Amino acid sequence: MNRRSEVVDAAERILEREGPDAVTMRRLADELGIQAPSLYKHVAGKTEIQTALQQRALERLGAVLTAAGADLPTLVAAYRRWALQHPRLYELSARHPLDRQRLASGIEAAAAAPLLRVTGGNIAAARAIWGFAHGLVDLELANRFPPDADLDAAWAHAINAFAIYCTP
Amino acid sequence: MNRRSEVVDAAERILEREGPDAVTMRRLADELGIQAPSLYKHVAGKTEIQTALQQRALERLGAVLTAAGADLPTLVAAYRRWALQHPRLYELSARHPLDRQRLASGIEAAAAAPLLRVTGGNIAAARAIWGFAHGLVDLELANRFPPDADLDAAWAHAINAFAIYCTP
DNA sequence: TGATCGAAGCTAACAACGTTAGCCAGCTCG
DNA sequence: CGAGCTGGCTAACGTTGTTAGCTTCGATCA
Repeated sequence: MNRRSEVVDAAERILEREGPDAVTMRRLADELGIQAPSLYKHVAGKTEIQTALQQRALERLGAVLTAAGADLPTLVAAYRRWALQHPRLYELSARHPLDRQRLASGIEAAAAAPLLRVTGGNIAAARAIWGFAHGLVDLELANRFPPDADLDAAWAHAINAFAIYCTP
Repeated sequence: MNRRSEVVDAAERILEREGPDAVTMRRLADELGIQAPSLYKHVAGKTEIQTALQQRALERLGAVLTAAGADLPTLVAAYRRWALQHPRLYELSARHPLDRQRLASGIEAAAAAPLLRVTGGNIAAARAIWGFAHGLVDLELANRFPPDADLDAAWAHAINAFAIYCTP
């Protein structure tokens, strides 16, 4: 449709195929068969593209979580699965501040809703769960665990701890 | 002492004072009163500097955790405090893969030891705790929580969950 | 029909980045 | 004294994001 979204599409393709360092304005223009400066007819700059990708990631993750079950184990399992399937997009979306000015309103809340549902509306508990899910995913994506680490076991421990805690 | 460690010192100063983008080879050389190419007499490249800073962060955080109490709440409180006091260094150290070739051996284990102590040697549980602590810190440093969020409450929930779980 | 005007491309260029090559001063040691 | 290492230097290269300014094409409108 929009040429602008074609630009963001191309950026996403390059990001997932070749990693974040490959997402350069010239490489991106190349993917679209144009020259780098022409990109600025559709986009204010590179950071705007990143913000757009961040927004996409948030929407998709939110949708996946909403579609997933309503119990804690399946929810965080869906979180982990999506992050591992789209590692670059997840990193991009999770490691940078949200530009809440530019971000379409409601997206943040929509992504958070499934977590709030599972804690019965307890915001602090939802944040705690988000914290451990993001933390484990982030460390896993950054290869911070030894290659032979049993990460399923670590996830199981965290899930158990919160499951016991949330249903007293 | 070593000129190499003076380079790393300067990099750390710039990092904490002016943020990660300011740590450029020219800016770094400037801080030392020399020209950028001269840095390569002491250091292989920029990534080596980053690895050195990562190692420092790991050592210091490990020391802080070791000095902290042996119970879960004070341990994770120390983790959070150190990370918030040295946000750039923490991000640098936590978000990148470890170059286990170059990293002095034992450092990783030393940083992990206090966590293992608190879980009675249970590795999976220690990783789960590391996950939630890193996750909450990382999200907080990335400004991903609303400005008015009660993060102490989120930490308290996570700590409670694990405390109950670890001492059945 | 013909003039106008915006949309979307282009080339040339700039500053800043990491990095390499090659030169030179000065100190140490045989 | 001379050799060689240490630690500086300048010049330069390729890549990055970005700006300025020109052109071309299609639609709109008098």
